[in-house]
Amino acid sequence: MISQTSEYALRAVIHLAHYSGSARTTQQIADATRVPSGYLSKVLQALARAGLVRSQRGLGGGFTLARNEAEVTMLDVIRAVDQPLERINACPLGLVTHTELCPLHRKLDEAVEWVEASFGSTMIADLLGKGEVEPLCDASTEKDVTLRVTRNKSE
Amino acid sequence: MISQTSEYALRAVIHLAHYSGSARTTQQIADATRVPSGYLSKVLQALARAGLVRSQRGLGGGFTLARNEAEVTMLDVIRAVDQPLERINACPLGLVTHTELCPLHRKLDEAVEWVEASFGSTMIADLLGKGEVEPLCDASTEKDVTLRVTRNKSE
DNA sequence: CATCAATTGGATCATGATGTACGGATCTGC
DNA sequence: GCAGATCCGTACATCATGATCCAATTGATG
Repeated sequence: MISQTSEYALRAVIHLAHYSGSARTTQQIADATRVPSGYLSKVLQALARAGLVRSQRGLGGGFTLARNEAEVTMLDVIRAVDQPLERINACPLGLVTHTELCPLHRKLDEAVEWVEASFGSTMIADLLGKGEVEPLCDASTEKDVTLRVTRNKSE
Repeated sequence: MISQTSEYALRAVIHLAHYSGSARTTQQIADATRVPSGYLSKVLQALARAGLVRSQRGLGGGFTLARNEAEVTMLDVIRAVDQPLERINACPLGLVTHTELCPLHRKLDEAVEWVEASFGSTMIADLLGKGEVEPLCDASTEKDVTLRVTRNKSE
């Protein structure tokens, strides 16, 4: 549905929103969200370039949310790290005779439209789930969490 | 939204539905749908393996739809060529403490669900657009179609 | 100055998308 | 039935890109 990178970005942002106030280091975020830290570093940088997070070097540094979690949408986060999930405006075949989209591309655009509307109206704050279910997917503690065995296709 | 490969597969199937009855060669399909023929060949293979199209070698051969266009969904076609766009059933982080999905993954799954429902209930026949707009994106003739200039990022 | 943590650049690996080329099947004309 | 023209089937080779890791560098803090 969305790229791995977008997933990672969303997890990171949600994590930061959860720890809003204190700076979180790349390693801390990586551990909590189960994202490879080396890659997360680049994802966080993209988020920083987009102005969604602020970074602070040195002791006590790390990342913090740059904007209020009630004002940032899922779509904002996705757009910061991936290319923009565009609507289909013109016939992808480039046929000028088609002033309207053919049924296929109308249907495909409809899906893009729905996803855009859904993700575009969902704030990060909506994903924190106060009380009901645990905030992100980081359980009680951040270390020693029991993992379910994930099957690789190589086996 | 969907992969290039899925797009190609859908175009090909729609083209075949439009020419239902007569066999269409890979080259004919490629020309009409603006898909690289070399690649299309493999896409058609996958469709054949999935039982969606039938192939016939030799003179006068080509591909035909194996099932009625009113009984095949967009999702069937997509599933034949791409890995299956799965619902999110369990926490992707593998946390066993999460019996329910966290808000993020519930939202993401919701999108998958919608797309699945939309594509799963749209038949190929629905994409032919009898009369209103041109069938697929192949305009009046299949050759000498005026193309809109498509900009490459390399320029 | 020593330590900590982000920043950056490059190396690697898998995979999707594409082109090429050859072999096997099938039909047509004789 | 034989020859040759078609047309699918498949195996490689290539290229771009997403995802990943690692090491060196820069900047902040005490």
